[in-house]
Amino acid sequence: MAITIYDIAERAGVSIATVSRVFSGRSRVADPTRERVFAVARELGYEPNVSARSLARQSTRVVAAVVPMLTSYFFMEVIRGVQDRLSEIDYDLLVYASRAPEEVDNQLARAVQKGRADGLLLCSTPLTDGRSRTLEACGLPVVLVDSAHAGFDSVSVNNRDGGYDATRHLLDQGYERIALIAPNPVSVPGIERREGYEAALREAGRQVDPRLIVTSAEVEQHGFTREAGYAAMQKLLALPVPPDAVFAASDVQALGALWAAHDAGLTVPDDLALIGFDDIRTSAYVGLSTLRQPMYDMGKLAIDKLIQRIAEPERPVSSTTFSAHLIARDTSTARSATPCGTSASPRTAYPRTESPTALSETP
Amino acid sequence: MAITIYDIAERAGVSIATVSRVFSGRSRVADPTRERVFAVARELGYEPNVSARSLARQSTRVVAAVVPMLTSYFFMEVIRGVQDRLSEIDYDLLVYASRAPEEVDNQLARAVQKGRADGLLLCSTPLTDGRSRTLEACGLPVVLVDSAHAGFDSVSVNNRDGGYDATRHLLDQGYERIALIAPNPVSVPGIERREGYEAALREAGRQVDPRLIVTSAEVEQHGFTREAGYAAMQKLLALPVPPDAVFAASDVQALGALWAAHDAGLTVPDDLALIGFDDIRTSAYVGLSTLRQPMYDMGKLAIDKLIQRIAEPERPVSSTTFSAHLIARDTSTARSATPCGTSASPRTAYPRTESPTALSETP
DNA sequence: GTGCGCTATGTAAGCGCTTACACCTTCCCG
DNA sequence: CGGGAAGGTGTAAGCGCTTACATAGCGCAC
Repeated sequence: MAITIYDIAERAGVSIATVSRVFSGRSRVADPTRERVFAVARELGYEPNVSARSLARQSTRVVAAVVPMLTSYFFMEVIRGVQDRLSEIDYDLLVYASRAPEEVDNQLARAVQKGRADGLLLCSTPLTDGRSRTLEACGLPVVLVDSAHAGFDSVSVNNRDGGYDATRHLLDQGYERIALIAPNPVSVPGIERREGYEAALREAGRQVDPRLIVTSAEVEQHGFTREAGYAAMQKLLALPVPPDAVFAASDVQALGALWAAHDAGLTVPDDLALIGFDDIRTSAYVGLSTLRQPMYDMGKLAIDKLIQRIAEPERPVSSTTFSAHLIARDTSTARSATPCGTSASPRTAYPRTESPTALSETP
Repeated sequence: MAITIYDIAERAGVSIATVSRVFSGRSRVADPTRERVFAVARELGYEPNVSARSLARQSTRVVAAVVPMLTSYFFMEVIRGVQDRLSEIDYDLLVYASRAPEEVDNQLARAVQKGRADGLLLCSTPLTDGRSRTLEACGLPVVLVDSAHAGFDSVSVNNRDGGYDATRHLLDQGYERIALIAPNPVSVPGIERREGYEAALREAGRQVDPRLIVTSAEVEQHGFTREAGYAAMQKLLALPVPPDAVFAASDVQALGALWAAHDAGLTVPDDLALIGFDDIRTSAYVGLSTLRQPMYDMGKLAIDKLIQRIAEPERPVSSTTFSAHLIARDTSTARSATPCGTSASPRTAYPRTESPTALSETP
């Protein structure tokens, strides 16, 4: 068996309580005693047992993060922010990624089991009644990322404004028939971006043409995939009067659309302008215009909120909304300047620069 | 306080041992008793406490994964394989990602603490003496991913053969001056790929020209970055006689190099051929030739090995080497067929197909 | 010298679960 | 009809730590 406080106590000629106090640092111990305990511990290679400590303290210093699919750039960045902040405060991260949407509830159930974690991060997962009941019942502090709910802290992006800005940008560039490549309609961010799109059109006195809105039936990733983008673009190009610009609800869809446009022999942005949402790495590379989400910062902030709630469970619910930031690149602005489709290589200045992002607080 | 087996035992009129037996499923309990216990548990919303169980069983059903930087596509895919396999067998995943290389040892120290996890995955982390001592001392089952060491199970890719195949491919395409964009020389995979590169050149009767080999001094990601690739390419292009082909030790470096080539007004592959290593998603998109690593499968296999070793700690060390698979795309083959630099859009057939990968076992 | 307040440490009772061992029924076989 | 095997359940001793409470020792004021 491994070394325990009993071994240390014996060798150091103190009681186990003293050893415990030395290692937890929560209570004062005379300097000479502390030194002696540390010396023996170092000699024997002692380290406190994490399970035992969690049980006795009724707290684990672990945060669980439930994310749908790890593949996507968005979650990677969020998780990176999460991890960075957590390691600053000596918390560990338990990751529950699902292969398929129907797995989310299982993962959630595991994550909220007593004694597993002190708090929970739920990413991009719309709160069904069942889920919010699960969350409420487990009594764990929870922070929602990329979704919102009256009962829980959350951090998200103003998707509606983002959709509005994207569409407005295309309008400003003089495009006439602006299509929307939307994800599966179950996606709440997708719906919000669409609302922004429609609002911008209406505000500009344009009609919202349902033929120019293509939604996906894909379940995987809610249709936020290249494949879905490709298929949607094909559908749009088959229209009697195809669009001259497209707002895709995500960069991966936009890249799929770009691919389809290329396969159809179109040049971008002359025959067709394109703007996405997210600002994944490839976007800078191919010169895709987009709306940048501050994913890394969202991850960090989510942990800040979680830690605050762990410290003070009864504090008022707080939700933070970042705004997405327009990054205009070649696919929406290089018309006639650079002949469209002229280069598979990067279109933007290198290296790219980061810009700050606004945010708004509630309440 | 939460519900415990004591509450269940009382309400069901049995002893706590019986409740424990029902929930651990490790010992037989009469059907009517089991039903009664389950009924009460469901009614009270009981769930076993994970910390208490870990302490009593001396096993956590958790695996810790230490990875340097979460950002990279390689790790994401590995982790995805890991997570998928783990959730099949009801294990949880603790992730320790570092922001900086010097953090790795801290993370490792946390990960191996007693009572935290039943096994450890160490990704892309060369084993210094200190680290292998830490691993040996902690007594945890360990599997190395993307590195190897006589004392531990491992799964990796044959980087030397991959480097050889990449270079051979460029030779076969008729290129004359083949350069190497290497990472920081501390990277073991980087060294191995270079060995393959040199071997292929020598075998073809070419000289290894040190001016055509650019290494990176970057610490972050060991120089496996676009920035490093961009800088390296600039260096190569400044040569009195620049190369007509480049093997970059990773796709991200290759993409940086592609960017630099474009900025210099070159067309690919006519002025310059390019091949990378990894097959990240963007590669298919821009038509970058590369050597595909089966990252997802490596993750899965790593968990299989870990579980085997947890079950049987004294089994002989086993290491598996996958071989990387040549994916020839436009940046190395489209010479004169498609005028180089003709399109920023995808160059390869869509959707792309997956190909199988060979592997070799040791011992 | 007595009593008080402080600080440093020890004692022991948990935290919620697992499991070796003991005990009690049944049931079956000779 | 007695004895042993087998199955079901209970008792209690952990797993390694935390922490409330008790105690001891000290300095100081009276």
